[in-house]
Amino acid sequence: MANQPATTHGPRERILAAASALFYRHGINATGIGEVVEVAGVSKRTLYQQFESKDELVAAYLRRMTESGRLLDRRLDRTELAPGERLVALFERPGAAFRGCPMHNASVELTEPAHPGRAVIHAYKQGFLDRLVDTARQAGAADPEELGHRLFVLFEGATALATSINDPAAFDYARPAAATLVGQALTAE
Amino acid sequence: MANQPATTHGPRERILAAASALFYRHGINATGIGEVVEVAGVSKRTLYQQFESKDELVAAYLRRMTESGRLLDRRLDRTELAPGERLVALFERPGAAFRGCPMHNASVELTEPAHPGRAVIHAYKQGFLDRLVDTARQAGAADPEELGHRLFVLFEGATALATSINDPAAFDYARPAAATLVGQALTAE
DNA sequence: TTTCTGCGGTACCGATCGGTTTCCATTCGG
DNA sequence: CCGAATGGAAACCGATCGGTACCGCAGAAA
Repeated sequence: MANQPATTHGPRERILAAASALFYRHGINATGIGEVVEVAGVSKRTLYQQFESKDELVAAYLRRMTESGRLLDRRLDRTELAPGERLVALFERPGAAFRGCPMHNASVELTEPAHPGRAVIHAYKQGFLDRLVDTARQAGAADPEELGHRLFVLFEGATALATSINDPAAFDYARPAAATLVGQALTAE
Repeated sequence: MANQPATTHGPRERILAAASALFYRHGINATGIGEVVEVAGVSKRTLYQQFESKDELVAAYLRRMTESGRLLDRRLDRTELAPGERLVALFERPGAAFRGCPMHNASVELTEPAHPGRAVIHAYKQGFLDRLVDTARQAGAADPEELGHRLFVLFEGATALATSINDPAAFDYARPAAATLVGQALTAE
């Protein structure tokens, strides 16, 4: 009876998959519930018994983006590289369908401060920063906090600019800049 | 008779002022025409004889943002500073009501590639980059193109991150990073 | 005063929004 | 073979969207 184990392709997962693609590609505010149910092959009724509201669906979408690693920050986990190399490898060009960081894009669209998605965005950004600082520490940076924060800004810039000008070449300029910042942080005593 | 010189506070200017504040604060898609005319103290009729459509109003809003310097890139014009200092001064904290770069925010919201605003965004970003490269050249950078592009990414990151985490402290991390990049570009031979 | 024009107010249009409800075909346990 | 639960299709709801049409008032021109 009842709810699929959620690991299989039950209706909830189909809805989330459809919503993720549409929200990311066309924007959150520009995507109607009707579009989501059509792509998911699901009725509105089913959607609304899985999610309280569109706002909650958006929050679930952001949570899904955080958890199941389809984000670029995955590159920090490449243990075959030295920590310092990982910090630079983060800046390799993303794939073609790239349209910026879904978290940041959502924060631009969701101006309502009480939106349930905002907490997810904030938590993600904090977690990403923590991992950057941690990797900077592993790399032996003189001031891991400072280096982590600087790379944080630079990475956000590469993703944001790739959106603004619709060209992932931004990463090609960010990468050597990151190498410079990392190099300076490691040689400083 | 008829249309005010546009330099005065005619209806067109009032509409643009209202639209600018609302589009920037609450987002473009989240702002209805009804809101704009209410704040502007103008009838819908007047709005639609000044602007063909909402899309055109959005494009005019972006054009206005480009022209009448209320954007941070104004800091590149501070001739009392040396070019190298200007490149760093660009990263001083913005004011309190800051909510990111209006151009970038619009590019996140306007996913339609044919939207008339997209050309304005692209032109602005290109112009900003050109000025960065030019200033880098004045500063005597070994590779002005490269330094300009790197600072371009870093600056976009500071503005974007200040939006994502709702905290202008991002600029405080970007500023010394910019100083590092500038310093490296000047000492390299 | 008379006339014309610009403009705010407002009713209105069809479409779409987020969300609810009804109906019916399918499926599955007993 | 039956009854209950599921969920897709679709009608429906009030609100709001972008955009249009009309009314009536103001002020300048004559």
